[in-house]
Amino acid sequence: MLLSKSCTYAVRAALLISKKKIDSGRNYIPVSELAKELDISFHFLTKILQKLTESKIMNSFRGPNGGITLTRSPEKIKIIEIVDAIDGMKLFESCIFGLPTCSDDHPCPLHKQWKLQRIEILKLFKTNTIHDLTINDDEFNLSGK
Amino acid sequence: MLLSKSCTYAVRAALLISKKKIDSGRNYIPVSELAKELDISFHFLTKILQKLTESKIMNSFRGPNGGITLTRSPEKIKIIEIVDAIDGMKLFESCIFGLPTCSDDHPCPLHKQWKLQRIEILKLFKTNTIHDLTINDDEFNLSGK
DNA sequence: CATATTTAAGACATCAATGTCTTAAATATA
DNA sequence: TATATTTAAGACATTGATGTCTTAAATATG
Ligand code: FES
Ligand code: FES
Repeated sequence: MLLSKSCTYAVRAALLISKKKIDSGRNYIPVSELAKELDISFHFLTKILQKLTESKIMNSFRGPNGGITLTRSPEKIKIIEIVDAIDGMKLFESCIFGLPTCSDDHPCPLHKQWKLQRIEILKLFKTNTIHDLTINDDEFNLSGK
Repeated sequence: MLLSKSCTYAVRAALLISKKKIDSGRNYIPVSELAKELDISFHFLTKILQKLTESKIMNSFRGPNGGITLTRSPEKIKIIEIVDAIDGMKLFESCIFGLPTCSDDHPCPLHKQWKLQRIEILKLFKTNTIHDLTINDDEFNLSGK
């Protein structure tokens, strides 16, 4: 898999929070609600979202009417920020054959071509914001069911 | 990682076999020799290469002067064959967010864009042969050191 | 203040990928 | 035939990612 499972959960949760904030007008969304709709283990999602609050992409609030919210407006959060917070940037810097040094000076036989490809993938995550992927999302699937 | 570690080992071994056959004129190359030069565990590499002999990409021969060889000439073996034999084609068919069904009828918010990207990656493996990545390989790094 | 709701934190379990080791089978050659 | 070389096969160990569970802390509300 390109992204870790944890990372895909994180992105899907972020998109759902964005949608739910718009649809319901609430600010904080409980993790239990997200987990249920995304069909993800509640405790596991909690742990993943904690990383996003640590990295200031999300904010949490305890107690009744508490939950998780996005710290910024969805159009100001790029997908790459979430990917970076969970998986890091290694994918976009490393050799497709897993060699320890990937550089133009020390290329493997696919270096030149893979470098171009991974830049395109990076662009995918850098140009799309949470907002971009939330709009029109009635047609879109987030739930795994 | 895009490819599993096992898969990267398999491709690197295939490239080295190709090179060694040309350079030394031998047909069968011992796994121990490959493992040493690629800095991979001998027993582990043995197991991985067994999958490639099962899938008829390589052929093995026991005893003195035995080893592993490519069944076809390097220009007739595409990288995707090795990737498919070890990792399968799932990467090129599945959702970037890990959702169970990835299709135009059931798209996640990144489906359209990711579909284009994964086709390009697939092309990378479909258009390059072992031969393509073996030529001029004095400048190229396979060894992890 | 008592209770219910919610996240935080961390211990623990499970699983698949990776890696190690031992024994068996095949083959060449002296 | 005896020995050395080499792959085949499979048991076993290690590791990191994933998933579960329990307890603590914070907060709202009656
Ligand atoms: S060295 Fe392999 S992709 Fe850069
Ligand atoms: S459904 Fe997500 S990439 Fe196709």
